[in-house]
Amino acid sequence: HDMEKKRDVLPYEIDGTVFKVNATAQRNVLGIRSRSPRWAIAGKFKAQQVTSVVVDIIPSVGRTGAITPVAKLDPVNVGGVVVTNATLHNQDEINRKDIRIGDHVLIQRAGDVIPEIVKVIVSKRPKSTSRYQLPIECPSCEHEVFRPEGEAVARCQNLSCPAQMKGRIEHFASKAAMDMDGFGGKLVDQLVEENLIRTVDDLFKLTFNDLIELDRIAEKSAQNILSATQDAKQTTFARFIYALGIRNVGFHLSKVLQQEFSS
DNA sequence: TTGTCGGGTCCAACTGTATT
DNA sequence: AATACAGTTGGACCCGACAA
Repeated sequence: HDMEKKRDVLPYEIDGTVFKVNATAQRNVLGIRSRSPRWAIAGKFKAQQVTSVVVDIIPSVGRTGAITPVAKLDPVNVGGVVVTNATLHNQDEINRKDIRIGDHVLIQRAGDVIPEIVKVIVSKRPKSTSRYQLPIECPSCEHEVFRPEGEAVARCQNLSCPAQMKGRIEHFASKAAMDMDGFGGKLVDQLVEENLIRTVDDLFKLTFNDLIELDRIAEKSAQNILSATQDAKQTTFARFIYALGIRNVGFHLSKVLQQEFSS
């Protein structure tokens, strides 16, 4: 609260204050969690809130088949950035907040970063709206969507679903996994669309001639991509396990597994 | 030569689930 | 009840490479 009073007087922008344990000896005792130290915590100021309109709700399919609804918003400036999307997480969350297409909504950037729909402004709800329901078919492959009893996340169960194949390949090549430079969304899209890749092992069968045919890929890019696949062969057990993308086997568990197997 | 595109990286939240 | 982790999400900015 003290800092919040000083906020306007400071010669620089702040979004809060970090409180830290001062003594390094105590820091060492406290240690760190997987993503942050236990000896420091951020206190953030209240986020700025603005209103916008939900133009549409688009379900997306992740690498595990999870169907995640995303709200498309009328672009609005929130604290210096233009927000156009906000995740709605799952059906339960949509039901809780009763978010409908066409609704006016209150938006903030949680932690001053991630766009979030705080609530619907019900008084501004247009007539003839209806509650939103996630589709019963996968938006990528039209396969049936399955939501297990008692679980929040609905999933596409088709392993050949293009959206899932793309997701698995991007994950496999990502920095924390096999660390193959150059495999971004657009490239992987093309590779799957052109049937050059279906599973991750196909990455290692790519040839210069395959790549040079693709949009925005010339000699230099093709070479870089090929050497990225070669470099990736020198890796660790943990990275490889993580790269396989087994459900509930994340970055940390993979490291633990490596230690277990090596001892 | 230059504008544009895409990849990489950083910032960091929330929900769900399992474990302690 | 608290805590940790997995998995998913959004935007800005920088830079290398492509294409006109």
